[in-house]
Amino acid sequence: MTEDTAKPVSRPVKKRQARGEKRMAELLDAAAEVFAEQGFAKASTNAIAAKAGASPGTLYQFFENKEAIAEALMARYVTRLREAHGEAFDLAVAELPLEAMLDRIIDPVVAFDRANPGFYALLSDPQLAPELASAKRPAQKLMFERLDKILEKKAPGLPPEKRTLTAEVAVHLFRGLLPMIMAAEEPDLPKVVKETKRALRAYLSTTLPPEPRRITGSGA
Amino acid sequence: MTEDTAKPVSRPVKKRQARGEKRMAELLDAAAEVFAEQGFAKASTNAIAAKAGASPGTLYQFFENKEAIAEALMARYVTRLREAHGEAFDLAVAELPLEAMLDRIIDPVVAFDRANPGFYALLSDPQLAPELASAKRPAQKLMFERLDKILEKKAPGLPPEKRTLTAEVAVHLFRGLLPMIMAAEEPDLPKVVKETKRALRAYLSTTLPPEPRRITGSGA
DNA sequence: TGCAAATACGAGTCATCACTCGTATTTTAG
DNA sequence: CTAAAATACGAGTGATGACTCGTATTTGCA
Repeated sequence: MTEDTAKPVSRPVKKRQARGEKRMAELLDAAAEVFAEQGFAKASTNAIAAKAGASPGTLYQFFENKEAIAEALMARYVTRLREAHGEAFDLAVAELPLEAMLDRIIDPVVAFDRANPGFYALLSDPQLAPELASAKRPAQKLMFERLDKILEKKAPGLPPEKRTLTAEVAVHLFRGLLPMIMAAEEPDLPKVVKETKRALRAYLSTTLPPEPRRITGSGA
Repeated sequence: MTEDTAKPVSRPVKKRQARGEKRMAELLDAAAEVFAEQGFAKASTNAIAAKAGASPGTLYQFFENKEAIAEALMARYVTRLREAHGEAFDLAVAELPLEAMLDRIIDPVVAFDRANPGFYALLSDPQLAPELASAKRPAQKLMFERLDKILEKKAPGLPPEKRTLTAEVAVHLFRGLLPMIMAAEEPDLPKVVKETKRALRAYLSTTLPPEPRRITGSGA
C-alpha cells in the first residue's frame, strides 16, 4: 500500500520513454499550430497527427481525446507563462510607480501572446466544452491573481471586494485589446501597446491612491 | 433591361410570400437560440430547423447554407441595434458631458446585448469563416463609426488618426468587459456596468480635452 | 376554378472526423 | 539475448451533420 507506484487514479500509468516525451511535445506543437489556424472546434485530430508526422493511433497513445490535447497544451502554456516572468520577481513590481509597473507586466505578456498564437486561440474561444473551460481557468487565474496580489500591496487600504473587481476588470480590459495586439503588424505594435498601457493606467489610477510625487531630478 | 426586377445577381430571386417571411423569422429566432447555446460551429442546422418547428428541407428553402443563416441573423441584429437608439439622436449625445454621454450610449447597448445572447455569441466568436467575419464587420463598424463621429464632434482638434485609434480602443475595451456584463446576475449588473463606464470614462478623458467646469448649483 | 409558384416535408446521401484495433517495430529491463 | 512494455502505424468504424431531392400541400393570381 505504500509502494511509490500506488496511485488510486484509474489511469493506467505507463512508463513514458524519452521517445514518448518527444512525441508528445511534437504533437503539442502541431496542435498549437492547428488550433491557431482553425480554432479548437474545427481542428481535426488527424490533421494534428499529420502535422506532427505521426499517425492517429500514435496521437491517441498519448492523449485520451481531443480535449485532453487542449488541456495539455494549456498546461504547457501556463508553465511557460510562469517561467516567462517568474513568481518572485512579480511582487516586487508592486513597489514601482504605476507606469513602470505596467511596462513590466504588459510587455512580457504581449510578447508571450504574440509568440504563442495557439494560446490566444484557446483562451479567446468563448464556447469551449466545460472541461476545457476548466483548463482555461488556470491561465486566466494566473493573471488575475497576480494583479490582485499586486493591487493588495499597492493599495492596502482598498476593500478586498473592490480590489478584486478592479483586478478582474483590468484583466478583461487587457483581453479586450488582445485582438488588436494580435492583429497588429510589427511596426504598428508599439503604438497599440502604448495605448493599451494608457488605458490600463487611466483605469487603475482612478482606483489606486494617488502616487507620491516623483522628484524630477536624480535621486542621489 | 430597365425592368425593376433586373438584377444581375445570380440568385434566383423568388417572390416571397407572407408565410415565407414568417418562417424565415422563426428560423432566425431558433438560430439565435441555438447559436447562443452552442456557438456557431457546434450548432446543427437540423437542430435549428427542429427548434423552429420546420424540416431541414424548409430551412434550406430560405437559406443557402449555414453561414447564410448567421449572416441574415447578424443583418437583423444590426438593423435592430440601429433602431434601438436611432441615428439622428446619436450625434446630439456629443453635446453632453462625458459621464452623461456614456450613460446614453452604454445603457442601451448593454440592454441590447443581454436581451440578444445570440448576437453576443456570433460577435465574440473569434474564428468564424471569412464570409462570416464580413457579416460581423457591419456590427462592429456600427459602434466604431458612431464613436468616431461623436469624438470628432467632441474634440474637433484631435488629429483623425489619433481619434480613430481612440474610438477603436474604446470599442475593444467595452468588448473586453462584455463577458462580465453577459455573465453577471441581474442584481450584480449595475455594479459591473458602473465599472465599465468608469473604465471608459477614465480612458476617454485622457484623450479628450478637459471638460468645462459644471456649476454645482442650479443653472437658472 | 385551375395552374404555377412558393412552401413544406423528411428520409436519404455523402463527407468529415473522433476514435479503435490488430499488428509491426523499437526500447528497456533482467 | 529475450521477453515485455512502449511506441508506431493506418485502415476501419460509427456517429454526426450539412445539405439534397422527390413529392405533397398551400397560396396567389388570372
